[in-house]
Amino acid sequence: MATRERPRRVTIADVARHAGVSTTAVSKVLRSAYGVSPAMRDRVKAAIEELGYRPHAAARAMRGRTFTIGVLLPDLRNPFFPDILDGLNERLAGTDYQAIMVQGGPGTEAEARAIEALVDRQVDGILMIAPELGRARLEEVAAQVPTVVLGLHERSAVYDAVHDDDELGAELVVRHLIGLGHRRIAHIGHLPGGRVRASAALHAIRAATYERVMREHGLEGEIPVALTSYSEEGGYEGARRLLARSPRPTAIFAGADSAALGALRALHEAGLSVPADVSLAGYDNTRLAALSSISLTSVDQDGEEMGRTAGRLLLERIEGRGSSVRFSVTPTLVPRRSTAPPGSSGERAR
Amino acid sequence: MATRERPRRVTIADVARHAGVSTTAVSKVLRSAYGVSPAMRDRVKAAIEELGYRPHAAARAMRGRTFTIGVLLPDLRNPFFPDILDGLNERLAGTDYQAIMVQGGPGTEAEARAIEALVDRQVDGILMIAPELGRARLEEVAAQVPTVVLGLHERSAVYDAVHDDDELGAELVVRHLIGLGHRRIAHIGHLPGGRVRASAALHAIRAATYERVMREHGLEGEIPVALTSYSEEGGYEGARRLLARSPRPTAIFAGADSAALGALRALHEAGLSVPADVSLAGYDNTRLAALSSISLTSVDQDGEEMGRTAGRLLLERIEGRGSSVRFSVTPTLVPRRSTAPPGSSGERAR
DNA sequence: ATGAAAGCGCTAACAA
DNA sequence: TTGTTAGCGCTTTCAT
Repeated sequence: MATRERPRRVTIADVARHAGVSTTAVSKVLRSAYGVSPAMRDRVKAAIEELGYRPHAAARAMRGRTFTIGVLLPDLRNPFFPDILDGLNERLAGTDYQAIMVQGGPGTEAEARAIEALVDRQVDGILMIAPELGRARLEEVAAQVPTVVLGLHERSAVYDAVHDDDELGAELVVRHLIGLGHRRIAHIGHLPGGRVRASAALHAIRAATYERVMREHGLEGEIPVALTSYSEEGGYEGARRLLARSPRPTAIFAGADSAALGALRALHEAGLSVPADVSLAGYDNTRLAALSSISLTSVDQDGEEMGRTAGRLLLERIEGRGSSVRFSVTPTLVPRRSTAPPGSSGERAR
Repeated sequence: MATRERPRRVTIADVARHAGVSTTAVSKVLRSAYGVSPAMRDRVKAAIEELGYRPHAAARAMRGRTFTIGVLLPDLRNPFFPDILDGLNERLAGTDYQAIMVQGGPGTEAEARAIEALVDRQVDGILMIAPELGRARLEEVAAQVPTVVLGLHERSAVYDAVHDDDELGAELVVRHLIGLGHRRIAHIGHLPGGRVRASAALHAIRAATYERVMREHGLEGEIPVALTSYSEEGGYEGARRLLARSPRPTAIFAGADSAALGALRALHEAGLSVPADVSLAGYDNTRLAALSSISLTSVDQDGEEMGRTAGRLLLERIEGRGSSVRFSVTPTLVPRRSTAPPGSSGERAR
């Protein structure tokens, strides 16, 4: 049973020998460092080409960089995250950096392990998407590796923050529903396993803003909230709980489109139609929300722009920036057919 | 402007000093290798604990393993892939291995770079999901790194293959549609950028089977195929092309649920309803297909099982298995409300 | 402008 | 059973 023949990798020494120069020269050419004559550069490049040399990332990691950006992804099913990754990859294209992703869920345990895994692998920078670990741990990591945190409104001296103006976004949704005439508006939120500061997490901000706007409109008596998770299952479970109440809410604001989809399932199972019986709104304006058979009112936040910015900030930090930065995108409401005035029974989505 | 203080990592030497033993001893304990007394093991473990030591992956990579499995993901938006990852992660949990993912699309160029990135980072094993690179390149990679290819029916001596019985799956769909009375059944397929052998790729098998079954039922005159891609955009574009034909197809078999969603959008835009005007079927039975507002007839393949198996096969290969293996799951049809007899106008989905 | 040589943290062959 | 030591491929002083 043929033992695997691992052909020895071409090393910098092979290239040097082939080009008749020193390994130092090759290394310099590779990093386009200062102090190489054009002649030598050409010979080395030719040798690299001929031998099909590729730098050994682990060896590089021992001394310098790995040219790797680690991305913590809490959940592969959230259809909003690919937008962020598109932006990041766009920014990284053309550089020598590669994004690798690790799944940080479900659970805080898994998230902690995933982050450790990135640190152990000596990535040059980390993008954490909506982490649930506590601030203390985040700062510990950020002290070792340039870090950008996406989704937390926490301000920190050691990492950069990129987020959406979740307060505005939630306000847009709730005002929209109130404007349509709803009073019994329920909310499906996300209950983190971890210890993020209540006010810092995006889901906490969306929930708090929902409550604030309700109060401002004298609806403090009607604040049913189901805290589950921003996921299909969470939305399903949350909607079931909310629908069991009496009187039933006439509208549901799900804190994320993924949860809204689950809520939709629960609504259908209960024989209720949207928006005739219950209006439904989400957040993230994912592509699914736009699907005409779903046509979900949602909040658009520019995920690609957030990803692009996160990439830029990471590269800047890797190049040595020490100060920290916050970046916020402004969301907009995208009304669709899933929301309508209460009791507007004729209005079924087609 | 505080320049970042990178606290020096705790190394194996620190642990050794702290425990009053040699680095070898520590290394052995870490790898639970043969030849350490329980007493020493305990002292070392205590020292590791006290110092918060974590092995440096890059240093390990120089000599031995990285304990990293690389996953090539062609597309983050395909809702079927998370099922595979769940299976893989389940298998890897409890081992020292970590899965990292790289995005291999869009385009063969990007895929090639993504695979290089994994090889450069010395992963111990690679899981390639539906790669489009040619067989030659796959085998080159597999000769260097234990590899499992998911989705290709290519048989190879150097890598393991995990796939669904796509021939059966496609047959189930087409027979189902024919059984409902359809004759003008169209297909939306995937046109790979790369050079996979025509017959080996899962999309090619689904398309070829579609044609075969159509022929077997004397429908060789009615084989409109749109080759775009297995994605929302691809499905949309494909459906638009198919709907422009005259006479219009009465049913569409999209080779993947993601494409079916795009087709659904095109159908709605054209003012057609499903299944009254056109029946629609997908493949993969993703969670979205089950959503009642979509209720898409689809083919279920057990992605989790495929992922679990891929993980197992990789670990086996890493442990030294040299022979190669194929694993196939059997798909089942899941009929839903998106398919119905042609012209059954009363039958709108609720 | 070029090259020699000292490590980076770890593993494994070998000695004791 | 335990420890000594020679690298793994690369970057980076420091000479030349």
